[in-house]
Amino acid sequence: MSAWSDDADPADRRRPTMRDVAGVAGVSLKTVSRVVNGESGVSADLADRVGRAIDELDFRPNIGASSLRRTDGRTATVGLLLEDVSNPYSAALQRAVEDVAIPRGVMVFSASLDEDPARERELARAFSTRRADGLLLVPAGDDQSYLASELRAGTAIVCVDRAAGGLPVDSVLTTNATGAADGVRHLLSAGHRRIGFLSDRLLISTARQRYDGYTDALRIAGLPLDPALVVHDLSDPALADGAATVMLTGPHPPTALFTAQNLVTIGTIRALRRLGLERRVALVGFDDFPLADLLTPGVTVVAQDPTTIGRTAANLLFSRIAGDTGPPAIHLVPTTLIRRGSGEIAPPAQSAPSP
Amino acid sequence: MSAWSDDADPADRRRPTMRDVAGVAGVSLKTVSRVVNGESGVSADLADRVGRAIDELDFRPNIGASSLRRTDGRTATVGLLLEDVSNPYSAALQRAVEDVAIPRGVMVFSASLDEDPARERELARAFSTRRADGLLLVPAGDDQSYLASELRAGTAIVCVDRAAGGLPVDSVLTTNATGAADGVRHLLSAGHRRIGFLSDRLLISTARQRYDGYTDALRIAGLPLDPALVVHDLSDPALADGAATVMLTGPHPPTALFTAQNLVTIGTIRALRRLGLERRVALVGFDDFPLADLLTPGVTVVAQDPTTIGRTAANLLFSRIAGDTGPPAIHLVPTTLIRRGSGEIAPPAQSAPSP
DNA sequence: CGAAAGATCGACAACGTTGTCAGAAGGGAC
DNA sequence: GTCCCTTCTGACAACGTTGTCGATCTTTCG
Repeated sequence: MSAWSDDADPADRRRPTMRDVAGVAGVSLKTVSRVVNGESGVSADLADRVGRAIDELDFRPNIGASSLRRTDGRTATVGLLLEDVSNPYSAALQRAVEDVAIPRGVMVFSASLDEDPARERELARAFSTRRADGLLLVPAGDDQSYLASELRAGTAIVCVDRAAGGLPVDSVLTTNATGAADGVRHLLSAGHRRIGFLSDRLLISTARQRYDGYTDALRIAGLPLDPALVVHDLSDPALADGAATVMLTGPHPPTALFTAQNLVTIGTIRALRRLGLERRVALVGFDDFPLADLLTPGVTVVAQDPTTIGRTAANLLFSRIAGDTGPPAIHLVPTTLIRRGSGEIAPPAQSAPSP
Repeated sequence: MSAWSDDADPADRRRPTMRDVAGVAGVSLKTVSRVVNGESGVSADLADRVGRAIDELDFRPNIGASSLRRTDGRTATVGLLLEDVSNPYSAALQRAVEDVAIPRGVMVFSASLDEDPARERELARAFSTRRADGLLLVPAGDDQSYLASELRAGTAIVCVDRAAGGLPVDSVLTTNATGAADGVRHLLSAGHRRIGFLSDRLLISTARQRYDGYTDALRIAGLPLDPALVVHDLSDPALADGAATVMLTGPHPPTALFTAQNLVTIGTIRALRRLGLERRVALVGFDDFPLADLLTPGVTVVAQDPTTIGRTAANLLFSRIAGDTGPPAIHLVPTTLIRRGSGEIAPPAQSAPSP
């Protein structure tokens, strides 16, 4: 009598419906609906009979049919579009969102965009087709105006990590520019005057903001911007490794490096190791990563707070779904400088500031 | 004319339906349905008019209504129940599943179980309520018989990482016992005779299998099992750190350690570092982790292959959804020993094998 | 030229649920 | 005993879509 080998008559693969439950309990369809939804006005006696029938048949309400009929059309699902589920920042974000959604009985669709704006549109459309109540989006493209009709149709939308372009929605962002400036200032205060900057693709708005933080910090310190010390568009660790190697073996190498993203930091560490410079050239990275404290030296980082970002964004989304119609706002989540050693390396004596 | 401040007459928040499209295109509802589903038998002229009406209204079909009416009831969604989205193993698994599902137009619900069997049941129920076509499950409990009615109702189910208990479904598993034995044998062949074993919670079946691999390898090598060298139930890195510290500072410390899980490995590394033993005591960990190669020494691991596991499980799930009714099978994915230094440390001379 | 066959299209019912409304049953006041 | 009010229950329609089937039009062939 295994479930698998049951002589599964196709007709008996049908799931039980409220009508079936009503039949077993000897009540009307509507009474079952009332019990399932916890509406008041059902006598204890009937509610009990219905409950037993539900258990007996192992009835599960069909939320699709329910949302079709309901006036509010809610599906109790939200969509989450991330850069890449398998990167630790996205994963932490997703976990934070889940921790807000699941206690409310809301399930989360998630998908990775890989920084591809076309994929963003396709997947947003897929969520729309499934009538998600809300959408949390880490924008890949810089124009989200294609979502205007979604918004008009009542879907709540909140952008995360990057501001929405051309769409009046809430955004939850890291303080990228000031965070990067903090990191660079940390190196400046240790006496560094030649600080290299290595960055992810510049078409990502956060990368631009971090670069702004770098240039601001230099400008305020009265230092020139040396183009030989700036490399953008390092979209994977191998490219970062290569660029760092070139920079460090050039004629006027930097005494410190600021890496503007996770994977760039890791590629740069590989380059420093290979050149035997990990204890001589200072390094501050933007964005924390697991085990950064176990490397030698420990990696000093400007840490983002993906858990707070995700929780904030999810709470915002649910308050919009609940009917909050206030004007959209930008919420900023600050960074934290975490000193672990690599950022506290002093410049070599001969490169001390000129008198 | 911003989407937000539109005088959103509630009536105009209604999404366009096929009926609206039909009205604009001047055809019947059914013809719109045919065009949307790419059915044959619609003249190019009408199909074109319908297509334009769809674009004009920004129509999105309601997949809930569709699946309600369809004979197969498919929702083009699957559920994925993981241990914890934010751990790298689960994240890689999720990404692999996504990469199989999304090209098929199937969206993925995911949720974390945190090793809680009650949560497993609740979330499986939530997926059932949403009529997911299939369910990929990393079991938290060891009895999945509660899913029998799901299976009977036609939901495809595949278990991942751990075999299902009391439910005839496919499982995709890592070769835990032989992989662990490989790791221990690697230490034995370097001359180690006192090898400590540190493990996750033993109620997780994979932890038991890895322990079996350890005891098997020792037995075959003719070595006794020293209970002082075995600690189980280290459910977080801090506990592992403490247990490793105790073991390494005891009267007869091991010359090598085998850690049976990710977080246990990391806690153990912290202990080794604090005691200054990371270059004297050998270490092999089960399960790879990011940056294992950048630590000093690099961490030798028995690597699982979450990408292959996830892809295999997802493909299996979709072939079940497509109607494959063959008997359920167990699919094994092998591990790989990755030598990075920590596992190649030789035992101190005085503890060499007796003559 | 008529009839049969094929191609194209639409009317209608139904999927499983909830909102609306009306009816039945019970209780209290006169 | 009548009336009204409250509490509980059920009949019915509708949500947006697809399966079925019949109607219409065009083409082909004898």
